[in-house]
Amino acid sequence: MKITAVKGFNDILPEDSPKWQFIEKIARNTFHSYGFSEIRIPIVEKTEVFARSIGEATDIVEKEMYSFPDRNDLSLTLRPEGTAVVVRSFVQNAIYAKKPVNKLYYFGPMFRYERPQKGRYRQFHQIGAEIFGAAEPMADAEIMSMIMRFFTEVGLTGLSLQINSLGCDECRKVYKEKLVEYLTGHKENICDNCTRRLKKNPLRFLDCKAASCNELKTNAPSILDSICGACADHFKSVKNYLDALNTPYEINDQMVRGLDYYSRTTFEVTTNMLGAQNAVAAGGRYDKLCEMFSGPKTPAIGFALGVERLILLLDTSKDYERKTKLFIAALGQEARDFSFKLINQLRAKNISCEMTYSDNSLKSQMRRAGKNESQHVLIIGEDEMKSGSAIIRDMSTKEQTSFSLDDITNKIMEYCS
RNA sequence: GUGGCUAUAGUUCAGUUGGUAGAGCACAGGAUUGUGGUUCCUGUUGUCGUCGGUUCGAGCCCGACUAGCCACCCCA
Repeated sequence: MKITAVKGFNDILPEDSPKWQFIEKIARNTFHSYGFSEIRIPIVEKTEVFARSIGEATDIVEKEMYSFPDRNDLSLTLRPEGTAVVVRSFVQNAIYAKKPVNKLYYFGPMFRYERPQKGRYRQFHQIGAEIFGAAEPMADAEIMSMIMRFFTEVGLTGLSLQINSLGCDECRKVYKEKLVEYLTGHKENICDNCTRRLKKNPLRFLDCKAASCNELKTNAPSILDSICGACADHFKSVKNYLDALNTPYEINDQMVRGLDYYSRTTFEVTTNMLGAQNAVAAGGRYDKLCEMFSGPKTPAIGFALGVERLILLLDTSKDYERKTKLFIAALGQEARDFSFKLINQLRAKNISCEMTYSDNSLKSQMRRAGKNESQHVLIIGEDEMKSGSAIIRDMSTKEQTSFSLDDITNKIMEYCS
């Protein structure tokens, strides 16, 4: 029996890694232009980091965490998400004391023990960004606008930005009561699942997919009608600023988030191309989280996007790969020895080039060059070594020119640029 | 955790009523001694997911297990 990777843990193979690099690069560029800096955080944390922040009763904490005791019986957990870790670091390192507003982004693997399926894996990757120290709606609009800008830069269209407001603790409490009252009045029509949710997490009814529940939603009370004046004003300003930034959005008062720490603004970027996994990015405001980590009261907002899902949406026809520019086809020991040194000089000049390790036939070496999609092939055979010349072939036009081996490094640099 | 589908060469898949395996792609070599991506020829590759059962005989039938995919739940 061959040893295989752990279920839901995937290799990112050489043919796919250019896409990942492309996405990372665009993310870095875009986020930097909005004033964000990268923070690199650990993959393993003490379990309480997540248990406390995400919510004890959420599925993530209840049944999806990779938790294990270390050799000293301390409970550790492979991070299921990034925000809680960033907040822990923010408080621990007193980042709040450095600047009034701090903008951070991160990139890396997350772990959740779920049954894998399309667009969902046990190890998956997120790119996330957080703004600390800004309660103003301008921050909400800016970060949502940034993520949409990022998707545009990556080349994705047809995505929808859905926004909602969950209000503050007080308005949510009021709304929950209203919703429970409404649902209790229609007890016989709600699905089994929602009957269970009624006690545990009634808001979940709003994203139930059962037909009977869907009908009930039409007349269900909207959270947007229940939020207090201050929360309503905040939401209104967010919308105005989004308009000002020309960022289209849709209001979705049935959007609920899976993590407990959100308040006021929440948002999702959705696609209709991924079946059940329609959320490509999601986030929201979490004004209370820093305090939960014993830090100073610091309003914050952030999001995370799923890289695997993004890659599933990426244009497969586009070429993300960087090819080696030059292939050296060398025939015979003398030419090969010469080429081996030449290739070293060219690489030092930052020209990407390759040659074969064995003295294959010219046909075979040309085939290899074609496979590599090299732009040019430098042919040096026994004849060329004798005459002190080399042939360079442009692989797309098939034009070949010959030149002497004197000062060949500079000639190639000129030719290939 | 629940359900459906699948498991044969590196890969994609054929495999007829059960008689111990085949194709395309890929890879390697060649088609007037040294010129690629198209064409043609030749060649290499398999504990037919694992274990057990039925049978004279199992890739094919039955059972269990494992893995993968898809959906539910939930989520990025």
